[in-house]
Amino acid sequence: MTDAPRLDRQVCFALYSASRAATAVYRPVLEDLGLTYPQYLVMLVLWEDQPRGVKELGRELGLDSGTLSPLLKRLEALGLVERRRSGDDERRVAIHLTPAGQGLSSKAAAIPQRLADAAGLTPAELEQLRGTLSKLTAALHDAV
Amino acid sequence: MTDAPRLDRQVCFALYSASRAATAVYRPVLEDLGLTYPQYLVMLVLWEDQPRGVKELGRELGLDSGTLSPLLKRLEALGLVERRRSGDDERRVAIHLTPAGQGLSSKAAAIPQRLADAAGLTPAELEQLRGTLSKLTAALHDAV
DNA sequence: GCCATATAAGTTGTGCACAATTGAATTGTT
DNA sequence: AACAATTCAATTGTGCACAACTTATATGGC
Repeated sequence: MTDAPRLDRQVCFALYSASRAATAVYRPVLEDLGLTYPQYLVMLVLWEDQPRGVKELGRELGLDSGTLSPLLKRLEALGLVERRRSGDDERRVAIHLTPAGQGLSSKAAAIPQRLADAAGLTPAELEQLRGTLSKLTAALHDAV
Repeated sequence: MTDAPRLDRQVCFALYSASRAATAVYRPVLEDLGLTYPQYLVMLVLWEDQPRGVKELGRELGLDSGTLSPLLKRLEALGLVERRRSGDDERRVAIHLTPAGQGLSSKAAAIPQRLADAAGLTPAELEQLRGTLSKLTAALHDAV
Protein backbone atom coordinates (compact mmCIF):
# COMPACT_ATOMS: atom_id res chain seq x y z
CA MET A 1 0.00 0.00 0.00
CA THR A 2 1.19 3.47 -0.87
CA ASP A 3 1.44 6.07 1.85
CA ALA A 4 -1.02 8.89 1.47
CA PRO A 5 0.52 12.37 1.81
CA ARG A 6 0.19 13.87 5.27
CA LEU A 7 -1.61 17.15 5.67
CA ASP A 8 0.70 18.58 8.30
CA ARG A 9 3.71 18.20 6.03
CA GLN A 10 2.26 20.18 3.16
CA VAL A 11 3.82 23.55 2.46
CA CYS A 12 0.89 24.34 0.20
CA PHE A 13 -1.57 23.86 3.01
CA ALA A 14 0.53 26.16 5.18
CA LEU A 15 0.36 28.69 2.36
CA TYR A 16 -3.39 28.32 1.98
CA SER A 17 -3.93 28.63 5.74
CA ALA A 18 -1.67 31.64 6.11
CA SER A 19 -3.33 33.42 3.21
CA ARG A 20 -6.79 32.91 4.65
CA ALA A 21 -5.60 33.93 8.12
CA ALA A 22 -4.16 37.16 6.69
CA THR A 23 -7.42 37.93 4.90
CA ALA A 24 -9.25 37.31 8.16
CA VAL A 25 -7.08 39.91 9.91
CA TYR A 26 -7.66 42.37 7.09
CA ARG A 27 -11.43 41.88 7.22
CA PRO A 28 -12.32 43.99 10.27
CA VAL A 29 -9.62 46.53 9.39
CA LEU A 30 -10.96 46.96 5.88
CA GLU A 31 -14.53 47.00 7.06
CA ASP A 32 -13.82 50.53 8.30
CA LEU A 33 -13.13 51.48 4.68
CA GLY A 34 -16.03 49.43 3.35
CA LEU A 35 -13.68 47.26 1.30
CA THR A 36 -12.95 43.57 0.86
CA TYR A 37 -9.34 42.45 0.54
CA PRO A 38 -9.38 42.05 -3.28
CA GLN A 39 -11.06 45.45 -3.56
CA TYR A 40 -8.32 46.91 -1.37
CA LEU A 41 -5.70 45.42 -3.70
CA VAL A 42 -7.33 47.10 -6.68
CA MET A 43 -7.36 50.40 -4.81
CA LEU A 44 -3.65 49.99 -3.97
CA VAL A 45 -2.86 49.71 -7.66
CA LEU A 46 -5.00 52.72 -8.53
CA TRP A 47 -3.47 54.81 -5.74
CA GLU A 48 -0.08 54.20 -7.30
CA ASP A 49 -1.18 55.33 -10.74
CA GLN A 50 -4.47 55.95 -12.49
CA PRO A 51 -6.46 55.66 -14.64
CA ARG A 52 -5.77 52.04 -15.46
CA GLY A 53 -7.42 49.63 -17.89
CA VAL A 54 -8.99 46.44 -16.66
CA LYS A 55 -6.30 44.43 -18.43
CA GLU A 56 -3.60 46.43 -16.71
CA LEU A 57 -5.12 45.90 -13.28
CA GLY A 58 -5.34 42.23 -14.11
CA ARG A 59 -1.66 42.08 -14.97
CA GLU A 60 -0.66 43.70 -11.67
CA LEU A 61 -2.86 41.45 -9.56
CA GLY A 62 -2.93 38.26 -11.59
CA LEU A 63 -6.70 38.43 -11.99
CA ASP A 64 -8.84 38.24 -15.11
CA SER A 65 -11.86 40.20 -16.25
CA GLY A 66 -14.14 37.50 -14.92
CA THR A 67 -13.04 38.49 -11.42
CA LEU A 68 -12.38 42.18 -12.01
CA SER A 69 -15.46 43.24 -13.96
CA PRO A 70 -17.98 42.59 -11.18
CA LEU A 71 -15.51 43.77 -8.51
CA LEU A 72 -15.04 47.08 -10.31
CA LYS A 73 -18.79 47.48 -10.65
CA ARG A 74 -19.04 47.14 -6.87
CA LEU A 75 -16.30 49.74 -6.39
CA GLU A 76 -18.21 52.01 -8.74
CA ALA A 77 -21.41 51.43 -6.79
CA LEU A 78 -19.47 52.48 -3.67
CA GLY A 79 -18.56 55.73 -5.42
CA LEU A 80 -14.82 55.06 -5.25
CA VAL A 81 -14.20 54.53 -8.93
CA GLU A 82 -15.54 55.49 -12.34
CA ARG A 83 -15.44 53.30 -15.42
CA ARG A 84 -15.14 55.23 -18.65
CA ARG A 85 -14.98 53.81 -22.13
CA SER A 86 -11.66 54.98 -23.59
CA GLY A 87 -11.99 57.46 -26.47
CA ASP A 88 -9.17 56.27 -28.67
CA ASP A 89 -9.88 52.57 -28.13
CA GLU A 90 -13.53 51.82 -27.55
CA ARG A 91 -12.73 48.32 -26.32
CA ARG A 92 -10.88 49.61 -23.30
CA VAL A 93 -12.52 50.71 -20.06
CA ALA A 94 -10.42 53.17 -18.07
CA ILE A 95 -10.82 52.97 -14.30
CA HIS A 96 -10.59 56.43 -12.69
CA LEU A 97 -10.52 57.21 -8.99
CA THR A 98 -13.26 59.52 -7.76
CA PRO A 99 -12.35 62.14 -5.14
CA ALA A 100 -13.80 59.74 -2.56
CA GLY A 101 -11.59 56.98 -3.90
CA GLN A 102 -8.55 59.25 -3.78
CA GLY A 103 -9.41 60.36 -0.29
CA LEU A 104 -9.55 56.83 1.02
CA SER A 105 -5.80 56.41 0.54
CA SER A 106 -4.96 58.40 3.64
CA LYS A 107 -7.19 56.17 5.74
CA ALA A 108 -5.41 53.16 4.29
CA ALA A 109 -1.95 54.39 5.18
CA ALA A 110 -1.96 52.79 8.63
CA ILE A 111 -3.08 49.36 7.49
CA PRO A 112 0.29 47.74 6.63
CA GLN A 113 1.62 48.51 10.11
CA ARG A 114 -1.43 46.95 11.71
CA LEU A 115 -0.87 43.79 9.70
CA ALA A 116 2.85 43.78 10.48
CA ASP A 117 1.96 43.98 14.18
CA ALA A 118 -0.44 41.06 13.86
CA ALA A 119 2.11 38.95 11.98
CA GLY A 120 4.35 38.36 14.99
CA LEU A 121 7.45 38.20 12.81
CA THR A 122 10.42 40.53 12.80
CA PRO A 123 10.78 42.94 9.88
CA ALA A 124 13.74 40.86 8.70
CA GLU A 125 11.68 37.67 8.78
CA LEU A 126 8.87 39.37 6.90
CA GLU A 127 11.26 40.63 4.28
CA GLN A 128 12.80 37.19 3.88
CA LEU A 129 9.35 35.63 3.66
CA ARG A 130 8.34 38.06 0.96
CA GLY A 131 11.45 37.18 -1.03
CA THR A 132 10.89 33.44 -0.73
CA LEU A 133 7.24 33.80 -1.70
CA SER A 134 8.14 35.84 -4.78
CA LYS A 135 10.61 33.21 -5.90
CA LEU A 136 8.06 30.52 -5.25
CA THR A 137 5.29 32.28 -7.13
CA ALA A 138 7.54 32.84 -10.14
CA ALA A 139 8.59 29.18 -10.20
CA LEU A 140 5.01 27.98 -9.85
CA HIS A 141 3.93 30.19 -12.74
CA ASP A 142 6.74 28.80 -14.86
CA ALA A 143 5.63 25.28 -14.01
CA VAL A 144 2.25 25.86 -15.65
CA MET B 1 -0.76 64.01 2.16
CA THR B 2 -0.26 60.49 3.49
CA ASP B 3 1.58 57.93 1.42
CA ALA B 4 -0.61 55.12 0.20
CA PRO B 5 0.84 51.66 0.83
CA ARG B 6 2.65 50.12 -2.15
CA LEU B 7 1.45 46.84 -3.54
CA ASP B 8 4.89 45.42 -4.26
CA ARG B 9 5.97 45.81 -0.64
CA GLN B 10 3.07 43.83 0.76
CA VAL B 11 3.91 40.44 2.25
CA CYS B 12 0.20 39.66 2.30
CA PHE B 13 -0.10 40.15 -1.43
CA ALA B 14 2.89 37.83 -1.91
CA LEU B 15 1.06 35.31 0.24
CA TYR B 16 -2.16 35.69 -1.68
CA SER B 17 -0.36 35.37 -5.03
CA ALA B 18 1.69 32.35 -3.98
CA SER B 19 -1.37 30.59 -2.64
CA ARG B 20 -3.29 31.10 -5.86
CA ALA B 21 -0.28 30.07 -7.94
CA ALA B 22 0.02 26.85 -5.93
CA THR B 23 -3.65 26.08 -6.43
CA ALA B 24 -3.19 26.69 -10.14
CA VAL B 25 -0.39 24.09 -10.25
CA TYR B 26 -2.55 21.63 -8.33
CA ARG B 27 -5.50 22.13 -10.66
CA PRO B 28 -4.40 20.02 -13.66
CA VAL B 29 -2.76 17.47 -11.34
CA LEU B 30 -5.93 17.03 -9.31
CA GLU B 31 -8.09 17.00 -12.41
CA ASP B 32 -6.79 13.46 -12.98
CA LEU B 33 -8.39 12.52 -9.66
CA GLY B 34 -11.51 14.58 -10.33
CA LEU B 35 -10.84 16.74 -7.26
CA THR B 36 -10.51 20.43 -6.49
CA TYR B 37 -7.82 21.56 -4.08
CA PRO B 38 -10.13 21.96 -1.05
CA GLN B 39 -11.66 18.56 -1.82
CA TYR B 40 -8.15 17.09 -1.93
CA LEU B 41 -7.42 18.59 1.49
CA VAL B 42 -10.51 16.92 2.92
CA MET B 43 -9.43 13.61 1.40
CA LEU B 44 -5.96 14.03 2.94
CA VAL B 45 -7.53 14.32 6.38
CA LEU B 46 -9.76 11.30 5.81
CA TRP B 47 -6.87 9.20 4.50
CA GLU B 48 -5.07 9.82 7.76
CA ASP B 49 -8.01 8.70 9.88
CA GLN B 50 -11.68 8.08 9.32
CA PRO B 51 -14.55 8.36 9.86
CA ARG B 52 -14.49 12.00 10.93
CA GLY B 53 -17.25 14.39 11.88
CA VAL B 54 -17.80 17.59 9.93
CA LYS B 55 -16.71 19.61 12.96
CA GLU B 56 -13.50 17.60 13.21
CA LEU B 57 -12.68 18.12 9.54
CA GLY B 58 -13.35 21.79 10.05
CA ARG B 59 -10.92 21.95 12.97
CA GLU B 60 -8.15 20.33 10.91
CA LEU B 61 -8.67 22.56 7.91
CA GLY B 62 -9.93 25.77 9.46
CA LEU B 63 -13.20 25.58 7.55
CA ASP B 64 -16.78 25.78 8.78
CA SER B 65 -19.89 23.83 7.91
CA GLY B 66 -20.89 26.53 5.45
CA THR B 67 -17.94 25.51 3.30
CA LEU B 68 -17.75 21.83 4.18
CA SER B 69 -21.40 20.77 3.93
CA PRO B 70 -21.76 21.43 0.19
CA LEU B 71 -18.19 20.24 -0.49
CA LEU B 72 -18.89 16.92 1.25
CA LYS B 73 -22.09 16.53 -0.71
CA ARG B 74 -20.04 16.86 -3.89
CA LEU B 75 -17.55 14.26 -2.65
CA GLU B 76 -20.48 11.99 -1.88
CA ALA B 77 -21.90 12.56 -5.36
CA LEU B 78 -18.48 11.52 -6.72
CA GLY B 79 -18.79 8.28 -4.76
CA LEU B 80 -15.69 8.94 -2.66
CA VAL B 81 -17.38 9.48 0.67
CA GLU B 82 -20.49 8.52 2.61
CA ARG B 83 -22.24 10.69 5.15
CA ARG B 84 -23.90 8.76 7.98
CA ARG B 85 -25.81 10.20 10.88
CA SER B 86 -24.01 9.05 14.03
CA GLY B 87 -25.97 6.58 16.20
CA ASP B 88 -24.95 7.85 19.62
CA ASP B 89 -25.25 11.52 18.75
CA GLU B 90 -27.86 12.23 16.15
CA ARG B 91 -26.48 15.72 15.55
CA ARG B 92 -23.22 14.38 14.22
CA VAL B 93 -22.63 13.28 10.63
CA ALA B 94 -19.76 10.85 10.29
CA ILE B 95 -17.85 11.04 7.00
CA HIS B 96 -16.71 7.61 5.84
CA LEU B 97 -14.47 6.81 2.90
CA THR B 98 -15.94 4.48 0.30
CA PRO B 99 -13.64 1.88 -1.27
CA ALA B 100 -13.26 4.29 -4.19
CA GLY B 101 -12.27 7.05 -1.81
CA GLN B 102 -9.76 4.77 -0.08
CA GLY B 103 -8.38 3.65 -3.43
CA LEU B 104 -7.71 7.18 -4.55
CA SER B 105 -4.98 7.61 -1.93
CA SER B 106 -2.46 5.59 -3.90
CA LYS B 107 -2.99 7.82 -6.94
CA ALA B 108 -2.42 10.86 -4.72
CA ALA B 109 0.88 9.61 -3.34
CA ALA B 110 2.92 11.19 -6.13
CA ILE B 111 1.35 14.64 -5.88
CA PRO B 112 3.54 16.24 -3.18
CA GLN B 113 6.67 15.47 -5.18
CA ARG B 114 5.19 17.05 -8.30
CA LEU B 115 4.45 20.20 -6.34
CA ALA B 116 7.89 20.20 -4.75
CA ASP B 117 9.40 19.99 -8.25
CA ALA B 118 7.28 22.91 -9.41
CA ALA B 119 8.21 25.01 -6.41
CA GLY B 120 11.79 25.62 -7.48
CA LEU B 121 12.99 25.75 -3.87
CA THR B 122 15.35 23.41 -2.09
CA PRO B 123 13.87 21.01 0.48
CA ALA B 124 15.55 23.08 3.18
CA GLU B 125 13.97 26.29 1.87
CA LEU B 126 10.58 24.58 1.70
CA GLU B 127 10.94 23.34 5.25
CA GLN B 128 11.93 26.77 6.47
CA LEU B 129 9.03 28.34 4.58
CA ARG B 130 6.60 25.92 6.15
CA GLY B 131 7.92 26.80 9.59
CA THR B 132 7.65 30.53 9.03
CA LEU B 133 4.15 30.18 7.63
CA SER B 134 3.02 28.13 10.63
CA LYS B 135 4.34 30.75 13.00
CA LEU B 136 2.68 33.46 10.94
CA THR B 137 -0.68 31.70 10.80
CA ALA B 138 -0.66 31.13 14.55
CA ALA B 139 0.15 34.80 15.24
CA LEU B 140 -2.52 36.00 12.81
CA HIS B 141 -5.11 33.80 14.50
CA ASP B 142 -4.13 35.20 17.88
CA ALA B 143 -4.52 38.72 16.55
CA VAL B 144 -8.21 38.12 15.84
C1' DG C 1 -38.55 15.74 34.59
C1' DC C 2 -38.28 20.40 32.71
C1' DC C 3 -36.25 23.97 30.52
C1' DA C 4 -32.43 27.10 29.29
C1' DT C 5 -28.18 26.67 27.04
C1' DA C 6 -25.01 24.72 24.06
C1' DT C 7 -23.59 22.16 20.09
C1' DA C 8 -23.73 19.93 15.28
C1' DA C 9 -24.77 20.39 10.67
C1' DG C 10 -27.16 22.60 7.12
C1' DT C 11 -28.98 26.80 4.52
C1' DT C 12 -28.91 31.44 2.59
C1' DG C 13 -26.66 35.31 0.73
C1' DT C 14 -22.46 37.86 -0.79
C1' DG C 15 -18.10 38.10 -2.94
C1' DC C 16 -14.26 36.23 -4.91
C1' DA C 17 -11.47 32.94 -8.52
C1' DC C 18 -11.38 30.95 -12.78
C1' DA C 19 -12.73 28.43 -17.10
C1' DA C 20 -15.25 29.10 -21.16
C1' DT C 21 -17.84 31.85 -24.12
C1' DT C 22 -19.64 36.14 -26.22
C1' DG C 23 -19.72 40.58 -28.48
C1' DA C 24 -17.68 44.60 -29.88
C1' DA C 25 -13.72 47.12 -31.59
C1' DT C 26 -9.14 47.15 -33.59
C1' DT C 27 -5.23 45.50 -36.26
C1' DG C 28 -2.82 43.00 -39.81
C1' DT C 29 -2.76 41.13 -44.43
C1' DT C 30 -3.48 41.14 -48.69
C1' DA D 1 -11.06 48.36 -49.17
C1' DA D 2 -12.17 43.78 -47.35
C1' DC D 3 -11.84 40.45 -44.09
C1' DA D 4 -9.49 37.24 -40.99
C1' DA D 5 -7.25 37.26 -36.66
C1' DT D 6 -6.57 39.52 -32.37
C1' DT D 7 -7.69 42.10 -28.32
C1' DC D 8 -10.59 43.95 -24.58
C1' DA D 9 -14.23 43.68 -21.41
C1' DA D 10 -18.28 41.46 -19.93
C1' DT D 11 -21.11 37.34 -19.04
C1' DT D 12 -22.18 32.59 -17.52
C1' DG D 13 -21.51 28.74 -14.65
C1' DT D 14 -19.04 26.15 -10.90
C1' DG D 15 -16.89 25.94 -6.54
C1' DC D 16 -15.00 27.77 -2.67
C1' DA D 17 -14.97 31.10 1.90
C1' DC D 18 -17.43 33.11 5.33
C1' DA D 19 -21.09 35.64 7.97
C1' DA D 20 -25.62 35.07 9.71
C1' DC D 21 -29.30 32.26 10.56
C1' DT D 22 -32.05 27.82 11.13
C1' DT D 23 -33.14 23.26 12.75
C1' DA D 24 -32.38 19.32 15.38
C1' DT D 25 -30.31 17.11 19.12
C1' DA D 26 -27.95 16.86 23.44
C1' DT D 27 -26.66 18.46 28.12
C1' DG D 28 -26.56 20.82 32.66
C1' DG D 29 -28.95 23.10 36.42
C1' DC D 30 -32.81 23.30 39.05
